[in-house]
Amino acid sequence: MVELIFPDGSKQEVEKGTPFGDLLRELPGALRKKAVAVSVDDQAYDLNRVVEGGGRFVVLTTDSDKGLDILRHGTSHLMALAVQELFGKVKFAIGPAIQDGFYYDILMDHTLSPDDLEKIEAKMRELLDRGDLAFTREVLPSSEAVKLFTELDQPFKVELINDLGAENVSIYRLGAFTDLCVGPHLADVRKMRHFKLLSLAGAYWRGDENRDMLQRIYGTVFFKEAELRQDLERREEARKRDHRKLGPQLELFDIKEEAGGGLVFWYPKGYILREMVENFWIEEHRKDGYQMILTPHIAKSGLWKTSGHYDYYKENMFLIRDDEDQEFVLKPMNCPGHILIYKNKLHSYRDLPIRYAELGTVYRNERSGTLHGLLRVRGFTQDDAHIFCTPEQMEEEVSRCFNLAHKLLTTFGFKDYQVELSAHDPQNMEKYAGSEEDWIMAEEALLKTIENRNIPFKKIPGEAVFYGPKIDLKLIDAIGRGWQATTIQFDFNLPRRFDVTYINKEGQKEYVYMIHRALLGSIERFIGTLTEHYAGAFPLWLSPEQVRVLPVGKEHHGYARECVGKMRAAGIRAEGDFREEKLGYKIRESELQKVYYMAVCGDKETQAGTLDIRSKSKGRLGVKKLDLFIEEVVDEIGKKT
RNA sequence: GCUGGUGUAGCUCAGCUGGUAGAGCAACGCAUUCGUAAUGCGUAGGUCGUCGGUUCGAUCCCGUCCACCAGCUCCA
Repeated sequence: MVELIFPDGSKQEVEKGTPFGDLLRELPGALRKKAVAVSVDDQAYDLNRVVEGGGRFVVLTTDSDKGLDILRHGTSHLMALAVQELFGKVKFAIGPAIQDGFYYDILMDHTLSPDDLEKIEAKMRELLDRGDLAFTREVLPSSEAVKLFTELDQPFKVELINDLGAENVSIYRLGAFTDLCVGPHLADVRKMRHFKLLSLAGAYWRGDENRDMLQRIYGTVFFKEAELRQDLERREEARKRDHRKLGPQLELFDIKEEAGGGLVFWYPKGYILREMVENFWIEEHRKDGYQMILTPHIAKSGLWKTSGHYDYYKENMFLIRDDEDQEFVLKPMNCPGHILIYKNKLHSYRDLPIRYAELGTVYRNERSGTLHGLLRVRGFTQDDAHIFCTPEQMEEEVSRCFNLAHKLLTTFGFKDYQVELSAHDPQNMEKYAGSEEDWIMAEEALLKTIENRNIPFKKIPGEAVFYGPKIDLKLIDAIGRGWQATTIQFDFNLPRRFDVTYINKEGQKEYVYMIHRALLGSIERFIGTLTEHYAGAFPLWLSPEQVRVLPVGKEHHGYARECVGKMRAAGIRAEGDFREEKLGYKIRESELQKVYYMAVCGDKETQAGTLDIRSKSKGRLGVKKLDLFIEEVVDEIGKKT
């Protein structure tokens, strides 16, 4: 007998070998219907398996993430079966469930086209409709599994089994498709019917660019048709918010083929966004004790040899050679420049902390395939700062960074973010700069800061880069997507390379603690993110065009111009539409261009000194005195909401 | 960088197995003087991403390069 503990705390003694199906029969019908698999002590089992040992017993349902993963994983098997039936001799790599769907990586001679996706979908439906499909599980010794997959001509599976080095492995069969797989899988394959194949892509076997390039098919699947529909709509919504589309459409920014990929052109309206972001950023940094500096865009390569970038980062740097055969580097980072300014004189511990901030434009020669709108570019402006401090000040400084980041991000409308702490791998200390003591101290400072704020976070050991541990903040946007923004990093490398020191209380030279931080990340990426978050309809204080005055007819042009003039004098970004078009036409254009307020003036308003106000988001707001409207708008802009 | 796809007017797109291109919107002109999401008529606009090849002839077929898209990889 073994003991199963249910989620409500109740316990039950059951015989080893009892089918889970028997246990389920005792559960409420609603729960039973939703059962996909069960788990005992987090080990998942197929519903048709039997109790092997005791522990915490949980029914994995169609409502849970785990249940959805099982569905998705199962559907990837179904897709693989369909591909095998359609194309015969193909070699399967891996086919896991992922964040919002599943994929399967396949090596085959035939090059898949989008048309093939439809054929595969049709075959999948046909297989389901046949009605005799079911997953069956077998356990066999690894040696036999190797033999089996060798016979099936599935070299990737053989490699996987060999690398596992386990005594036994499990395989699942679905029709004629046999896969190495831990499972579990659905008892009822008909649950997989609400699926959609989404896209094709290339993917290296095991992510290694020296190995086979496989064909990857992406798809998604849900338990309910409505959920699938919703997900496809969500994808559609995301496409509509795409900053790469909205940027040019709203005349904010664009990337020009003539100039090259990854280089951004800011149009007048987009420049206003930048200006607003940067001004607010500078204001808040000054308040928080930062000093603004500016460093050159190019510098002799010697500087980058000292920093180590020249050796480790060369393929990403743009090099410039002058007539006298002197080599320069277009700066890929601001740190060495900031260090040169710090090193201008000797610093006492009394001077610290020193916080140098720069909206520093850097250039990195990213591989062409990685470029992506404003999110991944070759020229971008980091909202950068370097803090030079003593070990004692470290924690306080990290905490201040966190506060400042929070202030900036929430003001820009991002209420949620995820926190990740990238820590060192104690097993591999030799690959890191700085002592283990330094690392532990720095990671504790980072950890304390996060814990003091009582927010959930993930600590990832071994994720840190060699020069120091870091905290990253990921923004969550209006439709739930995550975007990389803030990074707060320690640097144990550069102070040593550049001999960056301060004089401590004992009159001794000591290496300074250096914190590298970018709160928005880069201005480009941040504005790309903002654009998608607001779907191009920015809040008033950021809106490129805050008010557009719309005269009804020609005779109202004079008054309209007067209104625009007064608004501009009050600091409002106002325009007038003086074309001889019907009012409906002008309103439609303002709406499409996402102008925040429209102010209509006809006979009545011209005589009364008023405007008929219409807001993009709330529709008609009614007639207002010009002066009062200006006052209200100025007030609202000041609130930054 | 790699795999696959795409590139036709400012924008969105059409163009049947090769015979030098078309629509809607936008622009411009004329008429209309208009009250809360598109007034009508007309005009103009393209070296069909680039360079090269095949062909009597290339937007279409082949190759090169550039850019973009879905990913992989990369982001010390």
